[in-house]
Amino acid sequence: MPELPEVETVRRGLQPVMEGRVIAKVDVFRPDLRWPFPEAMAERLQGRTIRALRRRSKYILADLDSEETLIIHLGMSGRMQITQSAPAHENHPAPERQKHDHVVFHMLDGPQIAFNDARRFGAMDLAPTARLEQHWLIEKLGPEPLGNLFDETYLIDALKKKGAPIKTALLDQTVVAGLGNIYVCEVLFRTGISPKRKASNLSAARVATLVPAIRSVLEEAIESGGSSLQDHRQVDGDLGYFQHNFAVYDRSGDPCKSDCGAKITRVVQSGRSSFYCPKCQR
DNA sequence: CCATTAACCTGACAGC
DNA sequence: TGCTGTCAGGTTAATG
Repeated sequence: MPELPEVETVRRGLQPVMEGRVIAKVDVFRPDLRWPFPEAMAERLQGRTIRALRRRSKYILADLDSEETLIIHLGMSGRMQITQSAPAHENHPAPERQKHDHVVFHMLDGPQIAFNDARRFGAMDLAPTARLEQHWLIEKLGPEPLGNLFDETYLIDALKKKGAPIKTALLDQTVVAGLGNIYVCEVLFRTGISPKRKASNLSAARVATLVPAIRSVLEEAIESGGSSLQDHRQVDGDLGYFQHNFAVYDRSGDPCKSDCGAKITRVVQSGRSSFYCPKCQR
């Protein structure tokens, strides 16, 4: 489920139970996810206080009082599930380990948080907080789409150099960091731009419309996620929210929501599905 | 250098 | 029911 809004929703859900709190114990049930876990990960986490829980692009960052930061990526199927809201005792038995729970964080006098990831495309690493921007997973990321460095001037310049279709260019995390397949499709629909259009051929004026569209799509999605946080924390994190608002994603064959009479079409670009309205998007 | 494709892994679902 | 094929929110390594 994770593009930027989903990761932000997870971060906000975890913040009250992790930020400012002590990690009492960490269970690590396998040696790796996408890559091996860092050396002695459990030991380096245990006893540490989480000073802040931040996000960069699709990465969750937990700054520790050891001057290290835990980097977490959810991949395609990763979830952070709060499995217990109070310390375990006889009337409150410890939760059972679910299938694909790979790492469990036990917070001091608090809940447990299980990292669950069926496909194991997720990742965790530890890096010095002061040099996080130089970490190999972080250093090539483009600007945050909701941050100040992302604006019309920047995007016009970045797309000028891209011979790829605009759909592919917006998925490129070095152009802008955090968009995924769903939100790129939605953004292109809102701006009336065909996913097949070459990025470098778009007029500056059309590129400029992408910036506020990207911001509003992401903000609306985060807003929707926020409203289901309560459920997310109590139940299973897999609650849908923003998908009810999709204009094009996963709607192939359905009528375009602009009532233009055309049907949403699916094409494959760079091995991934693009959904768009062939009439509204040119 | 750039752009496209295959690969990583499991699960859900459609069709037979 | 169970098999087979396809597809999935991401990103990297390999290939052209």
